[in-house]
Amino acid sequence: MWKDSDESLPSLSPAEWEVMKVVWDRGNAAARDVFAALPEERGWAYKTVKTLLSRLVDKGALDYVAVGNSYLYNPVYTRDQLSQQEAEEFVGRVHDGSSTQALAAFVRQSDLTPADIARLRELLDAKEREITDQEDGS
Amino acid sequence: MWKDSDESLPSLSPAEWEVMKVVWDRGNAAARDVFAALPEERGWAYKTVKTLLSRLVDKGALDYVAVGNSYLYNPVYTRDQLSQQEAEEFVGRVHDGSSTQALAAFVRQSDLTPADIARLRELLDAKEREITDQEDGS
DNA sequence: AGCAATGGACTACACTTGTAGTCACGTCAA
DNA sequence: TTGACGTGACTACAAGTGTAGTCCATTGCT
Repeated sequence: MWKDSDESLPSLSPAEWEVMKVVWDRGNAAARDVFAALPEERGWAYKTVKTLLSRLVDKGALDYVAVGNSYLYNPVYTRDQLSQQEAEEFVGRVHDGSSTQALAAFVRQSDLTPADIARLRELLDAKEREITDQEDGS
Repeated sequence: MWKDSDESLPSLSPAEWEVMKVVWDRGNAAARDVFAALPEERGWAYKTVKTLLSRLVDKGALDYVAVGNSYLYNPVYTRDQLSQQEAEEFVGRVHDGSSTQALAAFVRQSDLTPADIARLRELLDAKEREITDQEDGS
């Protein structure tokens, strides 16, 4: 895997995340689609959504193609890419850059079901194999 | 289950976290202590530190007692309390509130050593016992 | 072809955050 | 006691964010 931190992904505000999630879910979306897809509890005016979309384009998180009288917005990065960047920022800020420490705190604090725990064990197994293969193979 | 979320802890900006960490480390600190303790790479002016401390008091993250001609600042909350809140905010924003999903992404993305993995397995074991005891007792 | 409505560009404005500076007072040393 | 200096209170200001509004052009219907 790249692991290759690009080190220049745009960083999103909470409101911008909300908008991006809609676009990621649908693959692409026009402003009115995003507006329609947002939970009404959000209570945003259509214009607010438009502003957020424009700012996301400015930041380089979205681009668009003109279709009819409107824009169809597309994500420039995958959700995983931006999630990872947020995670790194979080770990750096709150846990002094130690992802192990962050993970430990997460495990302690989260409400996990036995099924969740089993799933995480599997992920740890997979991770371990990945590490081993890597030092081994390559 | 809910783990008792107070739901009113102050939320800190990155720069404020930096300052809080120093105060937590020492238990309490005067402005000049914080200034001295910050890594020089930070490059903050003393006044900047003062501003951040004042804002933290305004936010209710610190309080102080006057000692001689200055203030001795004390954390109002533990680092764990505020870390947990940040974690919740992060999970909500980036992973739609699913801590399991967040944890999974973390495990996949982090560079973990075999030792880290072993430690996390132990934590999962502990978590599992905790859950079992809980549903069992009470 | 003309007009209403839809949508994008630009503008607005308060609050937060990063990053300080000014000013006046109180403290401690001489 | 008095003056220097260290501090806290208050002020500053630009960039980012939440939350829209105005205005003009383009599009699509009749």
